[in-house]
Amino acid sequence: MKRGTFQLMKSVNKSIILNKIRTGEPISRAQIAKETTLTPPTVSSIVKELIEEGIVRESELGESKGGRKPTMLLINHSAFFVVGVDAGPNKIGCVLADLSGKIYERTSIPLQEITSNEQFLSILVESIRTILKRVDQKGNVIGIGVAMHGVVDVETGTSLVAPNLQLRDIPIKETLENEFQMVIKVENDARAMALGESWFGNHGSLNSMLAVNLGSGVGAGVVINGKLYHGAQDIAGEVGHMTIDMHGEVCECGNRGCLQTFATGSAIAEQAGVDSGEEVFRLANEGNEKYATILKETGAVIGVGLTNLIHIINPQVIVLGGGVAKSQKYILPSIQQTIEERGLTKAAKETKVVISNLGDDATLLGAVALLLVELFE
Amino acid sequence: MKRGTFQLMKSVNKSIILNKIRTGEPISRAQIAKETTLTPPTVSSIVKELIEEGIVRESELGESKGGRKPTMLLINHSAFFVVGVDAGPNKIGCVLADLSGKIYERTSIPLQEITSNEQFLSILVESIRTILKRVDQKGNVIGIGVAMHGVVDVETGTSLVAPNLQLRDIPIKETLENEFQMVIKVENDARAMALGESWFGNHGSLNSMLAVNLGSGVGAGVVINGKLYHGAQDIAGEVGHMTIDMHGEVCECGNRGCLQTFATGSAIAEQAGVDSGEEVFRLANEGNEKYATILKETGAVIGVGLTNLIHIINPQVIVLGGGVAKSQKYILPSIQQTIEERGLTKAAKETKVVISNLGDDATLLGAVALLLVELFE
DNA sequence: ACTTAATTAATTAAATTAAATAAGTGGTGA
DNA sequence: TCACCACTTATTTAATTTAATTAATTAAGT
Repeated sequence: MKRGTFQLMKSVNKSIILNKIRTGEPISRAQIAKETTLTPPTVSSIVKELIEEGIVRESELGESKGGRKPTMLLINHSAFFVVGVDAGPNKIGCVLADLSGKIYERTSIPLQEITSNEQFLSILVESIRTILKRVDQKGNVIGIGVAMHGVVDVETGTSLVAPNLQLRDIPIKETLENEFQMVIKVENDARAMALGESWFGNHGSLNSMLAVNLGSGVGAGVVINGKLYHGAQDIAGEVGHMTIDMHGEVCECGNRGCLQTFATGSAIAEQAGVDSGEEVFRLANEGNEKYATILKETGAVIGVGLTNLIHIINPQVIVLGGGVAKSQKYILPSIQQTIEERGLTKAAKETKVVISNLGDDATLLGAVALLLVELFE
Repeated sequence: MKRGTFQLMKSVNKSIILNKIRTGEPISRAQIAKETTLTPPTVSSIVKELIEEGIVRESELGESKGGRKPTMLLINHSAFFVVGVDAGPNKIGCVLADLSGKIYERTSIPLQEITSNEQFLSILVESIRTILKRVDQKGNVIGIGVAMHGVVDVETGTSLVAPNLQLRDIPIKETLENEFQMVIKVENDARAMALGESWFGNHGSLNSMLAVNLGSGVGAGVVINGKLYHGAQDIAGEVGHMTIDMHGEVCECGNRGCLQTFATGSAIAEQAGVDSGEEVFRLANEGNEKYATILKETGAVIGVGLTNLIHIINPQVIVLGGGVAKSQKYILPSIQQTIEERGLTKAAKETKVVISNLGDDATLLGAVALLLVELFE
């Protein structure tokens, strides 16, 4: 456990002030002091340091309230950059973003016939290298965040199980640290998505949020007080294989009635007898009632799964992302209706369910946010 | 957010030292310094305060390791007392316990035909008054913890919904504060049970634990880093109405296939065609295979629910309590087997599932622990 | 003579308090 | 109109305080 030292005292205050600026910019020293109950000298001295470090800058003076005009402070967003990586089952996407989540560069490399950890890692390294080449001031890149599908050991930064690639125990963090000499963070992709939505999704200031990725699989991440919840062995949030229909269809995992047997793109496609989930959405959009009904029914089942999660985790907001969420027009109303019907209490019934504001970038920005958490912590 | 002050610095160290003594007693000042990396003068001065406050005491000298003998420190367990209350659907149980969880006094009052909040509260007040009469040094009672069934607003200490009593919005904390002028903590009973197991259950030092109460209903509590997890509106852990069988039987809540339709005493009794869960257990114990099989099958269904919880929350250990857990002989093996079969990863499969060490006292001791958390925090 | 335990005295980090300085606004009377 | 003064608000400087760390000392052994 962290002991009480002068450094702790200071770092606590530094983080309070930095986050006050981040969430309230532009803001003056005096206002920070008022809102945090820290004294003006403390605020001034810490702000001085933050300015010296380059993370905060002064802007023009603000309006007078009957006295001296306040000097407004801003986060120096474009002073630092972060590389975010989304390592999905089919492709590796990379972005270069600044502290505000603004994306400056993008790359995307498809993954085909990957047969070894080395092969996967060399593609990963290559795509990061490509994006780093486009940065002018290399010194200002503070780190690389990787959102990896499957089960990830966050401590060691190892991908323990990457089911769609048929790989195990990929030493991502170790490899990237050796290659790039930067801070490396590795996280499960659904959890990264949750963090991305919580940082950049404009869902307001939340102390708990659940983000559910409805894509080729179903995964979830929980953010509590700005931090990701991992569970004891980093498998918390594996909601795709939550049993909701004990006597239902057999899932690829061998069990019956997992949420995944209803809620993935391919599950929907199979039920509709077409090639892909997108196809079902397209047909429904063309006015074909049959396909719209299939999507609505899928929404109802997703609602059952989400109601379970509400009763277990009780998040303030649930954010839905991934390909399936794109057919929100059909699924969202039936999801909400199901929760309204099945929720035990008023609070449960009223849990807000929204579609991701970030769309396909949620996971990438989540990978970016992995490093921002460190910076702003 | 708590700002960095000298008080914070000190209270952090005080809590570190106090907990080191609690979990490692008897222990010397020197050993505390070594294990916490605090310096000897810091440890000495804080220990001095703790002794003055009466919560820590010195005992005889320890063994020399080649130099001066260390003075050993202990928690002064019997210097303070706490009242713990278990307000279940059928009775109100009260205990007086010391800091080690040792129970000195007990009362139990049945609840019959409760029709108003006032009536419930007057019985509650009366049972606490009875137990307080038996204390010699009243000043040493540091507070009252109440474990209330149903949904509880922890901030205000209000019982929002007490389903089995048909009551709502019972102002427990307010009433007891006015009556007894002590610190009052109110918590949901399943969560209190979880805290009780985590403090007094001898499950080792855990950073996450899930306790599931299998009784007249099914509820759960999660302890993460020694603290209870509540969720956004204090309804986290309402696992009894987790849907595991979408097309199953209708539950009292109106939905189909809730865990509660399988796992409560009355559900088991109904399935077996006898009067109570206890009866089923008795018949199984008499060697009647039919009833043993029913219990085993119930265990398998509970296993499905627990596997869901493992994949969502991923606790280090799951502790089972409540009446149904008493038939562990029949249900525990099938629970464990089901988890082994259905778990997605090695970690999930190996999640430890154990039966409560505290039995019927788990909730009462959890109520006691609600105050100890404050004291040792 | 060497170890280990605990305390005392001096030093240091970083907060708070109190005071000073900086930079306004607004009113008043010549 | 504008110089001047009283009052605000913002920020910095100087002095004080808290509670840690470091270094040295005392206590009590083997």
